[in-house]
Amino acid sequence: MSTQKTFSSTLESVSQTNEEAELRPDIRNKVLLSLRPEAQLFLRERLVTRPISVGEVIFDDGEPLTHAVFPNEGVISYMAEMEDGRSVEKASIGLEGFVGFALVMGGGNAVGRSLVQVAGSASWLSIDDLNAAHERFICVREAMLRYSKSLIVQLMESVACNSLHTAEQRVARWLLQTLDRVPGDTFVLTQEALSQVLGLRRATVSGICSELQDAGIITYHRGTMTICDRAALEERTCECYWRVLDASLLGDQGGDGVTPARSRIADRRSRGIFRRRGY
Amino acid sequence: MSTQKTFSSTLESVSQTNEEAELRPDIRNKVLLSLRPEAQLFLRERLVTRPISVGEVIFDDGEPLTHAVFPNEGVISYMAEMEDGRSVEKASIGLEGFVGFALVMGGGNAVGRSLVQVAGSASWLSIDDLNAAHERFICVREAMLRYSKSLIVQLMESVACNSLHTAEQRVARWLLQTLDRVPGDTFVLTQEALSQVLGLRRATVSGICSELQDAGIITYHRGTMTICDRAALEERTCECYWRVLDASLLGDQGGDGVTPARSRIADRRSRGIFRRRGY
DNA sequence: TAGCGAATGAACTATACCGTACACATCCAG
DNA sequence: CTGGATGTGTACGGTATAGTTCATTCGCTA
Repeated sequence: MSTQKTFSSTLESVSQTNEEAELRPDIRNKVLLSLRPEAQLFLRERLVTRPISVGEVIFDDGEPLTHAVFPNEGVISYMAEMEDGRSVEKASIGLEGFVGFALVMGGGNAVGRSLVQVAGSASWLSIDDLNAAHERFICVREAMLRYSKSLIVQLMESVACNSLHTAEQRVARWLLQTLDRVPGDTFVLTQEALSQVLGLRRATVSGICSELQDAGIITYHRGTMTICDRAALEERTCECYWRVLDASLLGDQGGDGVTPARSRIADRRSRGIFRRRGY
Repeated sequence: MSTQKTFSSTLESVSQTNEEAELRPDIRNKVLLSLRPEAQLFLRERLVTRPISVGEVIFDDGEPLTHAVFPNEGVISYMAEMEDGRSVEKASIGLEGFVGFALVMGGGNAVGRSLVQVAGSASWLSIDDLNAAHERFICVREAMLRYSKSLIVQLMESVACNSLHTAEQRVARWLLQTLDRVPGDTFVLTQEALSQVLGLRRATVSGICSELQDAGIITYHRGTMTICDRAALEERTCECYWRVLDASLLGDQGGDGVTPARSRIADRRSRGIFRRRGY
């Protein structure tokens, strides 16, 4: 085995060292954890980790990017808001990435609005500390660029997905991605929010969720959603889920070789034996 | 005025120095032209410029990225091909960008297939020469990262556009973007190809094109399309066209200030006085 | 415990786009 | 000039999703 860790093993190891966890907050972000130990040490005392709550705006459109924000748990979305008032999610970020890609691409201001869709926690790093880290450790910029690449893959997949796939497939994909980004099987998400994320009517989402609940795949109750049968949900989603997952796993291993997970996409049979939890 | 050049003025100046143009091929690519003179000089003798023809595959999925490819004219698309055989364009590249974004993001292999949708010309730069340029001139990496940022913006906009906007709006957007990437008002594009790019039925595209032709906005004949009334086409497209254009103009000016074109989006009135040709 | 807001269920019509099929026109190669 | 390949027009029913509205249920707070 390499230095890779699954999300759940990371969670366990953190929660096992309880006294330590209270001294330094839980850093579960994959970009941060992929850094060399000296860089992690350097950043650890400069990161500000705190909870993020639903609806919180991380950066608004055009705002100067004062920090890079690394989620440890929960989901942050880049939202598109159209002139006619309709909205849809452009991309979502969890513990596999960070908010503020422009910081490694010439800097500047935020493009679009990023806000919290599912509560959790995130670590803030000021632009000054980030620049200091960039000068000291090349692995920091490398890791951020590696994630930017997987963000592009995610975006490309979403372009295709939103054009070609059904509402149900897209709902399933979003739920699976969210499941990969929260610790348990339960998270808070209203159908109203989900409809805005996917650019669908609430009525459409409501129908799909009812059906999924009838099938015993999910249960929900006034904004609290629980995934009961992950495998069944995987059967209802599209290839895009796997492709995006595959791309974000690339970030784990520093190398640029052929991704081992790529073959899994072709061979749908092997889904079951794939890590139960995405990251 | 700054060092910016409009696309058309670039074209003119090149075609005016005719004897020179035959010695060194036409480099119109905006990323290349945004570089410092020394870097341009360095690259000029290392670039291989040649025509690109419709259907030509630049990189196939998973192929090693041996070159960066900078279009000077025409359109190259990243195409998504789904398991069920349907296809849709994930992103398009013209003279404002280049193929091979992964080369500045940790390298590796091509993600997805890139192929020529509209014929033109492009300049190839080998990965070795690119690395040499990176070591010698920081502006090269900066320019490529700047474009990568605008690619992300383009992708984000496309995600939203494909979810929320009508087929006609998207057809109009694609035609306008293409118009910005070819010298004249005419280019070769079958409705079949357009339907694959947009993930629509050919019949749907056919109906839309008929309507646009009846309205005197375009004329076409067996694969040759001419835009007669650009302003009318702009009226039929969505905000996404302007947002993407705005982002790609960012690459022109090295700085990271507030984009002057941003305000133009809000003020739709000023469209008419905006550069007639996008780039 | 009464009331109110938030979350969901459910119904109606409307429509944009799909899948398919076939006909027709134009171009080109022999 | 003839036959086939290519590009386009069009028509059919089918379906997924939109837009809208109203009812219902739950949970929190006063």
